[in-house]
Amino acid sequence: MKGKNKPTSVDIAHLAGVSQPTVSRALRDSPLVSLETRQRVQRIARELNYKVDVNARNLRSQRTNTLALLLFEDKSEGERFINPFFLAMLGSITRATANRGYDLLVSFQQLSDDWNAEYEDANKADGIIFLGYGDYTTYIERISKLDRQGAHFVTWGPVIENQPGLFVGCDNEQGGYLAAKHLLEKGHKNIAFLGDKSKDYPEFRDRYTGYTRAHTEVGEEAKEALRFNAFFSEESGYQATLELLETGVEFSAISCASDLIAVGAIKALRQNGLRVPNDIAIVGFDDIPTAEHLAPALTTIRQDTFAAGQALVDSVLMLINDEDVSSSLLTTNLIVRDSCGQPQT
Amino acid sequence: MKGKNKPTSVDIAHLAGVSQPTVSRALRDSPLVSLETRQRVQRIARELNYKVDVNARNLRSQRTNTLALLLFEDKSEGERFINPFFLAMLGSITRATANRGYDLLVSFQQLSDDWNAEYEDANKADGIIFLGYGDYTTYIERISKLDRQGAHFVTWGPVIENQPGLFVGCDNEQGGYLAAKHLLEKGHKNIAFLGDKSKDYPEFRDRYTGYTRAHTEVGEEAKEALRFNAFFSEESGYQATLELLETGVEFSAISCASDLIAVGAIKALRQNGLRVPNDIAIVGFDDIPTAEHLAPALTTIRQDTFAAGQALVDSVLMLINDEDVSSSLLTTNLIVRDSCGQPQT
DNA sequence: TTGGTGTGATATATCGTTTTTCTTATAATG
DNA sequence: CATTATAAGAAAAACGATATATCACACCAA
Repeated sequence: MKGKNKPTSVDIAHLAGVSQPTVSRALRDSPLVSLETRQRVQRIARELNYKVDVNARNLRSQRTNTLALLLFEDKSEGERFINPFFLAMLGSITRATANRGYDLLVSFQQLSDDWNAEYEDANKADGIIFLGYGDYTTYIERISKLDRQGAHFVTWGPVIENQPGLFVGCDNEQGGYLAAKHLLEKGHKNIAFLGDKSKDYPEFRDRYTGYTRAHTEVGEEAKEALRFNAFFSEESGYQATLELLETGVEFSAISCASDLIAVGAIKALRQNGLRVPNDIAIVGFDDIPTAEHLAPALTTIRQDTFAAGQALVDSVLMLINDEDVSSSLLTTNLIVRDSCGQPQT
Repeated sequence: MKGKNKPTSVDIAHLAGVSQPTVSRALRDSPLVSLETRQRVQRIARELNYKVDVNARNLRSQRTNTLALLLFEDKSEGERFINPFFLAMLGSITRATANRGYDLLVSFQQLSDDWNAEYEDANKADGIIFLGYGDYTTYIERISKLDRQGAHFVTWGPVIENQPGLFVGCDNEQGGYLAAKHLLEKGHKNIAFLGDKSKDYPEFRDRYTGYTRAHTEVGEEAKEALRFNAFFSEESGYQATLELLETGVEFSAISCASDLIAVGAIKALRQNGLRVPNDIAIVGFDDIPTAEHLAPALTTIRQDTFAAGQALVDSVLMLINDEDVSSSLLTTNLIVRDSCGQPQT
């Protein structure tokens, strides 16, 4: 039997000898209430340990002071662990949201779910941040719908021209360029690319575009035969590398479209008696926390998750406040560690 | 100018030719409404893309269908990244909450903040999960207050006897025991312990207790001179190891109270020309994602974050539903990898 | 005929705020 | 002095649902 009689604004009103709306105003420091009354009300509220009921407040004011973060994945439900890059993003978004005085509602959704209406329509949140990967073709459709409905949302991902909705993403093309350029400068001529060959994952496609730009810049050819399918898991990187080895094409370096792919690649190479970086040089993408501790420490393209989280949060907030915002592209950085070894002439 | 006229239950009622409360019932499949009417109402609701307003619902029903996760840290606000172990927990709790059909509100709080009333008192959540580390003495005080208020909450951490509140934690003593035993079996006599010497971090204290039990079990002495202060960061592990080396005590192995400490220790050892595991064997604690990719791959004590997340969520839910629950202790596992090398006789 | 029972819905009260409108006392103005 | 402003607050009306009480009606038993 727990005596949970939470005090309400009416209780405070009685004690302070004022009307209930006055309490509401006083607590929000409204100038419509005299300083004296304000202080008296606030003191009493503090003594009673009073907290405004957010549901009542939100209902009346039609604002929730909450953002929703929707993580979606293409993969099977069975996966127990979240992609480390997204996990890092989750952490940074959590922090950024807190810093702006908002609450954050975190949720997982399969891409197929009906998240369209789930959050903003139900008044759970004022705005939504989408984080994930998957098939963008269906995604764009859904986004268009959301956009027509006037929802406030930002997507982490490639900034696509002429698409509805707001995007915040890294400059994948630049990242892909930096990675390939680094390898080319080290004298590698045949650089395999492990990423997506189809056009469903624009991030990977852009990274490959950067890869080709780096090649043409130095008068090399980006050979299609060196391009292999790999997605977001260590396992797929492993498989892709085995495939690469089987085809027998000549190569001395690999540019991986994600660090997880790189982890799998290193494993596959090692199992086939190839040493990194001595025999094969490797560059990753993301700079997940594990990257620097790999053996060898992974040279990779860093996506600044800290800045990304802030940019995402700031963007939705501006959207919510009807300020002008446009999609933004964050710059990436090459982090040189040991997986590409010394320059070879 | 966005036409955001969200339909309400009244709108549905008009269209369906019934009263508004009937709509409410029909949508919740109440048997008080005839099947026919129910289906008609539901169809119309679907067509209008209607979603119940959670604030109104929560206000009336005094339930939020939401859990709050409070991450707190002792450390400076400046830290940009979250401890990887807690990040993993965050991921698993997110998943577990979603599986139970609840929403999850995630927040950071410094331990000094007034989170007491922030969530449940404000009706933001039905229950709270606390996750973090810090000085337990002040923590217990606060918890007692919460408990008296009849709040529903669970803390991740050491199960402490005679304390108010519900705890879910790993069996730290057992973990510490497993780690030390593994090293002792490999023939090590002088095993340094890097953790907390004071009693402020019960997890670490328990791990050390297990360490001593393993020693006494084989008739060895747990020497106080081999115990060093280290907390939750890589940096502190690094410093502790330098200190260990400076004192000049003889040792051939280190049991680290966390993987992050182990990372720092390996770094320090390597800088001083000592090889792991050839010269010094190392065991960690946690099994963070990075652990298996370290060089050498880290032998460590795994805390099953997946099970932990589920246990935490299930516990709060039972508390909320007034079912009987008691604190639970999850078992830990020794994960043997390469950092302890081959048995030395 | 009267009264009881069950069914399917309606009417009304309620949750705890914020917002809008109204009141009253006092001060300022011409 | 009559009038208008201003201040400070009260009263009432939302917000959009759920919960409780009530009603109309059909059916059946006594």
